[in-house]
Amino acid sequence: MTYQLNSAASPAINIVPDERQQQAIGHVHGPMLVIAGAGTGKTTVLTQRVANLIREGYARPDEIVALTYTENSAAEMLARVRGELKGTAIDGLQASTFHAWCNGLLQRRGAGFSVLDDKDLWVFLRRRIRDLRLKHFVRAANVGQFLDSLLEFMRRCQDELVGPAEYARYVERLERGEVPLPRVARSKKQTELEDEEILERCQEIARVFSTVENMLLAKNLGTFGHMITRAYRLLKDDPTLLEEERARTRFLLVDEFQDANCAQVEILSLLAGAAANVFAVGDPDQAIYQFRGASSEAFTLFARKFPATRVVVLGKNRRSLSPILGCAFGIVNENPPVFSPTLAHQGNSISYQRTPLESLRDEEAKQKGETAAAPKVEIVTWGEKEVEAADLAHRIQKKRKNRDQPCKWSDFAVLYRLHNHRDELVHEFAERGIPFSIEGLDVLDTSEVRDVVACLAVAVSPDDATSLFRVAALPQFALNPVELRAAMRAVRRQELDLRNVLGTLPKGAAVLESVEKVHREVRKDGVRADHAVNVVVRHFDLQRSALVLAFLKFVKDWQSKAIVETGSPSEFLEYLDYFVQAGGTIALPRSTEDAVQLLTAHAAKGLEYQHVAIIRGSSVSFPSSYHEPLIAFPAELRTSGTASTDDKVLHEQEERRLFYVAMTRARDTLAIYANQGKSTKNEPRPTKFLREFMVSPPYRKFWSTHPAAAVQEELFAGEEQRIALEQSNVAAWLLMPASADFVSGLSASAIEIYEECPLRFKLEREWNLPRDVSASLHYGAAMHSVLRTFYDARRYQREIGGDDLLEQFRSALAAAGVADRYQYELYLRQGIEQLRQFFEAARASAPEVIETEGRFELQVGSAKLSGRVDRMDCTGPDTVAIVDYKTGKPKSQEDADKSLQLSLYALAARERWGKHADRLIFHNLENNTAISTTRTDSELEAAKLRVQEVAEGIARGEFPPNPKYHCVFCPYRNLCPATEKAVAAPRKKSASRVH
DNA sequence: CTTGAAAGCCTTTTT
DNA sequence: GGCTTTCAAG
Repeated sequence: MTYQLNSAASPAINIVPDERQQQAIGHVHGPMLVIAGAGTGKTTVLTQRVANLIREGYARPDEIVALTYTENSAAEMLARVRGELKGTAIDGLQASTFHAWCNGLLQRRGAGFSVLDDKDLWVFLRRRIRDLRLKHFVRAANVGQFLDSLLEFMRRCQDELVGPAEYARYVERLERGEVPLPRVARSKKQTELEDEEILERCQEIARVFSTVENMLLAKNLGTFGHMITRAYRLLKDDPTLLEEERARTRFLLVDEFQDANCAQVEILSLLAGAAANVFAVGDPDQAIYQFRGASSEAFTLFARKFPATRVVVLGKNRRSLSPILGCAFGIVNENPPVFSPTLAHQGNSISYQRTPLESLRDEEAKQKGETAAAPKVEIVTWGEKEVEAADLAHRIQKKRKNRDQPCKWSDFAVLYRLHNHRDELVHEFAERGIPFSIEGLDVLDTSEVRDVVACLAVAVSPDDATSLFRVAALPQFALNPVELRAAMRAVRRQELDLRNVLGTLPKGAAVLESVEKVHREVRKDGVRADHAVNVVVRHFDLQRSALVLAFLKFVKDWQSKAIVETGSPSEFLEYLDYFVQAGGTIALPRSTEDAVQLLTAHAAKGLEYQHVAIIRGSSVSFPSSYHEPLIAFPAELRTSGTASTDDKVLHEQEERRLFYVAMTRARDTLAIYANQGKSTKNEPRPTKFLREFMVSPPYRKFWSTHPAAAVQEELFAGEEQRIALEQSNVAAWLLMPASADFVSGLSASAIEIYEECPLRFKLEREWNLPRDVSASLHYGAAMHSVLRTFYDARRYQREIGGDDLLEQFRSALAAAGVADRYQYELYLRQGIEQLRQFFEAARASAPEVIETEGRFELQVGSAKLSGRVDRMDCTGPDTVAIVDYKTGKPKSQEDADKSLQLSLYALAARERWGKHADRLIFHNLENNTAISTTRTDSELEAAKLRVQEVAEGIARGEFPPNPKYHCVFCPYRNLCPATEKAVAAPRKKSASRVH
C-alpha cells in the first residue's frame, strides 16, 4: 500500500522547537510524560529526542526503542530520525509497534507463533465449536452469536493480564462465596437467573477460556493480545532474560501513549528497571481506543509506576485557527480532569490541568498585522437527513468555487461516527457530481465484488442457485430478464432447478456452458483459492477495479494464513461465510484522486484537512448509544482503578474525546451538522454534546448557528456531470415493474413482510428465487408436523406412543437438511426436550380438538387471504380456542395482543367456520407457556384496514425497498439493490443496461 | 417528577 | 426485535 506521510506532522520538521518542546527534546534520564495536545508537534519532539540522545552520545542507537501503535508511524519515526541525523549510522535503532516489538522478543527467545486476528480466531473457533462444549453460551438459532461475547470478554482479560489460571482462581472464590457474582447476561436477563446458573456460566467461561488457550498453544497459534501477554510472562518469569533485554532498551519512548493498555504499561515498567528512562508522549483527550483495550487511565498508571515522572505540556497548536480550538476545548472540557484526583493525595509531583490550545497561526497572523477574523465554527441544524446532505453538498460546492480561496475537492473532509451515516451524503454527492472517496468501505457490500463472489461460488458448485442467478444476470450473457422471470415463475418453488430453467431459454445455455467450463478449470486437484478467483475474474471478464483488487488481495492474504488447511476454493468460501458472520469486512484502500474525503472520526485521527464537516453531531448518532457487553468484566479482576466509574459514563467520555478528535482535524473551517431536536420554542436544541456547549457563555464568540437548507445548485450544472452510481444488473432486474398482481393468497406473514419491506414481498412471490431456508424454519416445520400427528391421534382416538412421535420428529428434522451438523444436533436435543415437556403437560388437559392445520380463505376488501390454523379446540357450542405454536423466542402478552396473525385467525373462525374465537393462544414451545388473548370487533376491523392498506399498495404496484436492520435476516440480502453500497463510478462505460 | 410514545441504533478498528 | 434516549404531557 502506498503510504502518505502524516501531513499533520510534516510541516513541523523545519520549525524551530519552542521552549517546552526543547525541554522535552533535551530530556535525558528518568521518566517523562509529554502531554501533547492535538497538532502540537509531538512526533517532532519524539524524533528529535531520539536524534539528540544519539548525537550527544547518551545512548547507542541499539539501546533505544521507540514504540508506536501503527506500522506507518513506526516507519515515519525511523525516516525522520534518519533525516535528523543525516550521515550518522543509526543501525540497531528499534522503531516499531508495541506488538511487533513484543513479537520480535518472543521470536528471539524461541517463543514465536503464528498470528490469528480477531476474525480469524472467531472462524477458527466456530469451526471447532463442538469442542468448546458450550451449554449456556450457545443458541441453536444462532450458533456463533455467543462467540462474539466470549471472545470480547477474553480479549478484555488479556488487556488486564488475566489469563485462564487467574480467571479460574476467581471462579473458585465465587464458588466459596467470597466475592459477589458478576453479570454474565444482559442486565435484564441476569435478574431472572438463579445464582446457580450464574455460577455455572462463570465456570463455563473459565472452561472455555482455558480450552481456547490450549487449542491455540497446541497449534502454536496466538492473537495480537498474546504478543503482549506472552512477552510479559517471559520478562516477568526470567530475571536473566529481563536483564539482557534491559540492556537493549536503556531508553524507551512511546508515542500515542493514551492508547496503551494496562498490560503494556506493565511491560514498560519491567523493561524500564530502576533507571526508568521512559519517555511517553500522548494526549489523554484523544484516547479513543478504550473499546479495544486501551486503558483510559494510561497516564495515571504511568504516574503511579514512575513516581519521579516529570511532565511537559505542549500547548501550541500549529494546525487550526482559534475558533476551532476554542470550541473543541469547550466540548472536551466537559470531561472530568485527566488525572484521577487520587494522585494528588499520594504527594505526586504531577500537576496538570487541561487548558485551551493556543493557535500559532493566529498569533503569527497578528504579528504580521493581519486583522481578518478567523471564520467561526458553524453549527448547522436540520430536521431531515436529506436536508443535512443537501446543505453540506452545497456548502462544499460554494467553498470550492470561492474566487478568493479556491481549493481542491480533497481539501474537504466529512467525518461521521458510523459508516452508514454517510449514505444520504453519497447519493447527494453523486447527484451533484461531487467526486468523493470513502475510507473503509466494505467491498463485500458492492455489486462488483458480489459478482466476483457469486462467480467463484458457481465455479466451485454449479448448483449453487443463488449464485447462479447472479451470474446469469451478468451483462455479457444478455439474458432477457422478462423471459427468465416468466420461466422461473412457471415452476413451483420446491421443484425449481435454475439450471433446467436456464436450459430452456435461448441464451441460457451459454450461461450453463460458461459455468461448466470454469467449473472444470477450478475443480482440478490442487487448485488454490487465489488462483481460482483469478481464473474466474478472467473467465467472466470481470473488471479489475479497485474494489475487485481489494478482494483479490484478501484472497491472496488468506491463502497464507495460519488457519488455512487445504487452501482450496471451497475452503475459502466456507471461510468467507464465517468471516462475514464474525462481522469481518474488507476495507477499500484510500484513493489518491482529488475527491472529498468521507471517513469515520476514528479513521481521521492523526490527519488534518482544510475544511472539515462533522455530520450527525447529536445523540444518538454522535455520541453513539452505549451497549453493555454480555459478560461484565468483574471489578475483582481489574488492575486499573477505573472500577469506580461505571462503563456507561466512561463510554460517554470516550465519545466526547472522539468528538474532540474530529473537531481538531480542521485547519481553517469547521461545520458541525446536528439534528435540531424537538423544542417547543423555535430554536434548535441538538441533544447531548452540542446542547451543553451551546448554553455555555465563554464559547459563544467562537461559533454561529443556522438551519440547513436544501439548496439545489444550478450554477455548476454542465461543468460537473452527475456521477453514475454503480448498480448491478441483478439489481435492475429485481426492480423491474411487477409481472402480475399479488392480491390473492396473502397470508398474515406476507402482509407483515410487505409492511417491513415491499421489495422483499415482491421477490417472495415473483421470481421463485432460490434461497436458503434457515435452520430455525426447518426446526419449526418438524415440530409442527409432530404436534399435528399428536392431536390428530386424539381427534380420531388413535393410539400413538410418545416414542413414535419423537421418532417422527427425528426423521422430519433429519430430512430437512440442516447443513450445519452441530446446529442440527442442538436442534435435535432441544426438540426432544421440548416435545417431552409438551406431552407431559398435554396429558393433563384434553381439549376437544376440531381442526389441526385447518386451511381457510378469506376475502377482505380486494384482498384474498389464505392461511392455516395450527389447532382449533371446541370451547362451547359456538365458540372455539385457536392455538398457534411458536418454536422461536417465546412471545409475550403484548406480542399476542397485537398479532396480525391471531386477528386473521379470529376473522377466519367467524367467516370460514362460523364460530367465535373466544381465546387466541400463542403456545411457546421453548418454555411451554400459553399466552392467551382476544379480539373485539373493532380490533378485527382495524386488522382488516391494515390488510386493506397493504392490498392497495400491492395493487398500485408499489414495491420500494426499505433497507433497515431487518435486512440481516432477509434471504435476498445479497441480491438486493438497496444493500449495495454506492461507489463513485469513475467514468464507467454504460455496459450494464437492461434491455 | 413520572410515564409513555417515538426515534434511532445494533459501532469504532493500528496490531 | 430489543434497548436506550429524548421529549412533552400529566
